[in-house]
This record gives sequence, structure tokens and C-alpha cells, in this order.
Amino acid sequence: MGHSHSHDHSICIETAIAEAERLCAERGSRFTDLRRRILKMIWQGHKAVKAYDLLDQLATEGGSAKPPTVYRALDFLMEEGLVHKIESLNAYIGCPHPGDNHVSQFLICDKCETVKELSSDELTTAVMNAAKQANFAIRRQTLELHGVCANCQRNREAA
Amino acid sequence: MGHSHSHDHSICIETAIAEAERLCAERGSRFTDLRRRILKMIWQGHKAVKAYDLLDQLATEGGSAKPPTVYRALDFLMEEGLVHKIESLNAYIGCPHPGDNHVSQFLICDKCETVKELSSDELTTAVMNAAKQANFAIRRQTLELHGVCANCQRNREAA
DNA sequence: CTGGTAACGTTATGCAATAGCGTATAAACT
DNA sequence: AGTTTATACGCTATTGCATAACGTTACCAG
Ligand SMILES: [Zn+2]
Ligand SMILES: [Zn+2]
Ligand SMILES: [Zn+2]
Ligand SMILES: [Zn+2]
Repeated sequence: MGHSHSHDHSICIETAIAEAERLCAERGSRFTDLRRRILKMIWQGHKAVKAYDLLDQLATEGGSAKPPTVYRALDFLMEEGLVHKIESLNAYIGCPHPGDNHVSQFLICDKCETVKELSSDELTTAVMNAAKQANFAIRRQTLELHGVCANCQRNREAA
Repeated sequence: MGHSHSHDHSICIETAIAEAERLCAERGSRFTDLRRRILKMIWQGHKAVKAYDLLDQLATEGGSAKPPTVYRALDFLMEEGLVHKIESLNAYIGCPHPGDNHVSQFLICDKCETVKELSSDELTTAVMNAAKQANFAIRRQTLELHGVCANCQRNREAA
């Protein structure tokens, strides 16, 4: 089950929840129990999570959630900048630095499925320049790089 | 119905079909009637086209196509590099320069829905540098910039 | 004309997302 | 406290996107 890049992941989860708590309080948004549970599920690892997997997990936990329940929670979490959608996977990933106003750029390993969020200034600048050159006013961007992460390159045999 | 950036679009279509013809012949791939018809439909404009719209059009043209028929044709066209999928729209767009080995970067106008394929060297370089810095081996990229195109910015009142 | 392969048709199903409506509940005001 | 209002949540149903699995046809090589 190992994370190759081993770390105490419970800290990731706790930090994410605490940050969410803080931001929502600050903004007067309601971080309800359902929303907290779903954010926690998304943070179970560093892989993107699918909506129907969340549904299944909710079902396991006793309740009887239906699709709109999950999608509404995801919409809320996205509006608050707590999670991002990975368009090329139809899946959702927790944002490691919510609050910062930032664009999302992702490295997605096709072997171990780990998703890493980038913040490359050079990349951001290049995007803005490309848009400027075409007189194009950017409102949002989808930037998803698929390939093989450093770990999976080392451990060739894995997966 | 106007293209704002008016041009003789029949030339776009003819060029695309001719190029497809040429490339497939060169490669020994079979550019069948169905595939040609679907490529033509996708090239009806510079907007991305949805799979089920293609289905509907095929139905109109008499036949009784089912989803797999369309998706297989799309898969073929994508493998040959003749069309690209826009992940953030679940839709498909013709490639204006198939044959060139290239990555795909798109400007997508949320007003008029026009999709423009970019080839920014600076952007390509920035992507590669970002990946290199993380020791990440890129295999494919999804780079879709949404916003408002130059035309739609001029014609504020439109749409 | 026979056997192989690729394309296409057909049926069915699975996963992704939303529509529309009703109910519960929490904040905000009187 | 009682009323109002907005928000969250539950539920049923439907739509949209995509593929599985299998059968049939077209075509080419031997
Ligand atoms: Zn972690
Ligand atoms: Zn990996
Ligand atoms: Zn054109
Ligand atoms: Zn436009």
C-alpha cells in the first residue's frame, strides 16, 4: 500500500482539514460534517479520487448518499479552492495550499497515480505570454501533465 | 451564424480532408468513408464537437450509428493525430497541422466557443523545464486555456 | 474459395453529472 | 420566543459520456 515517498500522511490530512476549517470560518462559509467527511476522503492519499468512489465510501459508512449529495459537496469544496478537478481523469484532488490565489498545474503519474500540484512561475509566465500574444483574456486554465514520476522511474519494476 | 474572424472556411475543410487523405495513404491507414464523414463534421467550424452531436448528425444523414461507431472513429482520428480531444469540454477538435509531431495547447473562448490550437515554443519549453525540475517524464499533456478571445473582447455586446 | 484481419453494427451496461423538488436546519430579524 | 430567509441536504429521475462484449461484413492473401 506504500507511498513510495514515505511520509506521515496523517499530518497531510490534519493540516488540510485545519486549513479548511480556518478558511471557511474566515469567509463565513459553512464547513458542514458532510463536506468535512468528503474532504477527508479525498485526502486519504495523494491520488485523485472519483465521485462515485466517494459515493461508495459514504454508503459503507452507513449513510445512503446519492450522486447530487457528493457533487454538491465537491462544488462547494472547489468554490472554496479546497479541491481541484483533474479534467483528464474526471477525478478530484485536495489542494495543498488553499487560500493562496493560484492557478493549478498538475503532474500526474500514470504508474502510481500520484498527483502533484505545481507552482512554476516560469510556466505561469509562459501561459500568460502565450495568451497575451493572441490577445486572449484567460479566465481559467487546465494544465495537466501526464507521465512517470521520479519515484516510479527509479523503481522500474513497480506497477 | 457568423464566424467573427471571417474567412472562407470551405478551404479549411478541404485542406484538412486532403491532409488526412495524404497522411493515411502515406501510413497505410484506412481513411474510410465513415471516418472521412466524421472528420468533415468535426471541421464544420472551429468549435469543438461533442460525440453525441456527431451521432445525431449521422442519424440525420440516414444511417443508424450507435455510440461505439462514433467513438471508434474518434479513436482512429486521434491516433492518427487528425483530431484532439478537449478534456475540459468532452469534445473534439480538428488538428490544423497533423503530421508535425507536436504537443497540443488550446485557447478556448467561452463566449463564441472558438478553439485555437497554439504552438508556443516558450510555453513548450516552460512545460519541459517544470517537468525536468521534478524529474518527471512527460508522456502527454492537457493544456487548455479558457477565456475570451480577441474578437469577443472587441464585440462586447455579442453573446 | 478459404481463412485472417480490420471496420462496422448491435445490444447492453457502467460511470459521470445534473434537473427538479421537498424537507430540515441554521442564521437573521421582529 | 416566533417568524422569515437562506442554505444544506435528501430523494427520484434523467441525461450525458464512454466502453464491453459479441456478431457481421468487407476485403485481401494465399
Ligand atoms: Zn501526504
Ligand atoms: Zn509514480
Ligand atoms: Zn476555418
Ligand atoms: Zn470568442
